[in-house]
Amino acid sequence: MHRINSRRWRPGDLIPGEVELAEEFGCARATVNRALRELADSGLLDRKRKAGTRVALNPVRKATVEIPVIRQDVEARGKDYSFDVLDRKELAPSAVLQQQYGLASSTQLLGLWTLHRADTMPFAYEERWINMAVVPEIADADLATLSANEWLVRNMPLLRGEFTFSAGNATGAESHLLNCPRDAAVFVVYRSTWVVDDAITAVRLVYGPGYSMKTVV
Amino acid sequence: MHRINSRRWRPGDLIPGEVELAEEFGCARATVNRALRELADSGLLDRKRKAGTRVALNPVRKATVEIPVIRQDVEARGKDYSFDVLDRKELAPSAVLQQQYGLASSTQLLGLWTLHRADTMPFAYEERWINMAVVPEIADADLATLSANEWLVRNMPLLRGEFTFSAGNATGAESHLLNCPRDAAVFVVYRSTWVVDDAITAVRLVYGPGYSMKTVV
DNA sequence: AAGTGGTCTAGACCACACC
DNA sequence: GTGTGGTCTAGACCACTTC
Repeated sequence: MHRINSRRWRPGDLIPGEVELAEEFGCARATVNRALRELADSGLLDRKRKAGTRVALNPVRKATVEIPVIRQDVEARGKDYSFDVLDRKELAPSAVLQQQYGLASSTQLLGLWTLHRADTMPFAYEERWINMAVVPEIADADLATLSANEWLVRNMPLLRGEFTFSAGNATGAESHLLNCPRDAAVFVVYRSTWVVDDAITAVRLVYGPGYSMKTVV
Repeated sequence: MHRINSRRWRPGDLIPGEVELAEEFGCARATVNRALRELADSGLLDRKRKAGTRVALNPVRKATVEIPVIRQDVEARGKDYSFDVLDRKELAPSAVLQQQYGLASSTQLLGLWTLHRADTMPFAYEERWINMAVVPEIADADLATLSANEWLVRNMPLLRGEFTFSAGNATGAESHLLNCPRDAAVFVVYRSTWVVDDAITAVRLVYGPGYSMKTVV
């Protein structure tokens, strides 16, 4: 890393092989391998068998975004977290959901509409459905005290998740709930979670104006 | 991973130590260590010396977002990339910049205002400054053919970067440049890049309506 | 065919955190 | 003190990719 930083090895350069570096640094090859592997994982190096290791030319910068449970997000801001379940009902998947998530039309879904608050101020509005075929226990959970997100996180393992971040204009209902002007810019996160091939839950989260997500590389 | 998924090991559970797992799977402890370390890096396990390894209680927290160079982002959408430098001038840092990035008032900055296009359609608007004290060579670079971002990526190593993602309403000028209604919701990315303790560049990127950033865990 | 990274082993010592 | 993970070593074989 120091040699990349000091530009002794410049982007695109071929660097010495593992054996050579191990000799130079007086350590085992496995140690060099781990170091180079970690630099490659973080995007600074490109490695190929036989071709060798090069300093990345187009470092597709990989940022690790921490997506906290909303409770933690709010509490990290020094505020008290609370939430209200605005509505809850069982429903069948729409045609779009059936196609997008591979759900049978007979699948029983639990729909939840929730407003999350920070110190009584609205923080984020959440629309969610949960696949009751995969998580039948959710029917008996008390989702008024422990949020659906936290219940799922504690009771289901995570296999695969997709996140999409975008910007949107607050609808009339959203602006009312989030206490912001209509059409104000809101940060929107879609998230779906799967176990193997089964969709467990999908969420649309709308954060009020001023919300930002920060990350460090 | 299979045992976490199958809920044989549930969130919060203490799992066996490395030695025990190595015996069970008939492999070396180093192999178990690597497997557990990778699962911990991806957020599925929490590890502590002496305390042991537990299945993470908040497993979804780390998503790796790939932040591509805009050219790649556009080309990945199957469109032709181009850009125009709208304005370029040298300037001194404002008081806010001096404080925020630790710049001396005498620091020479290069300011750049750029519009990025996908198939001639506006894609993103960029405001950037570059610290010429750290990167004097930029003064001679032809930034009309190779974008400042790509020039920097090829010529400077990346040490440390900060990203902030948020939503904003397009200003009048932005809506004009991005060909969208005034106050349309736009996706805004702030990004600053440092080498050791020197700020190299900071960027504000405004993506037109409809832009979204997707990531998979 | 040959050279590179990818992975594994068996063993060792260390550092930290909890007792 | 003691048990856990963290790291390293020396050696070995494998797999991919380029020649």
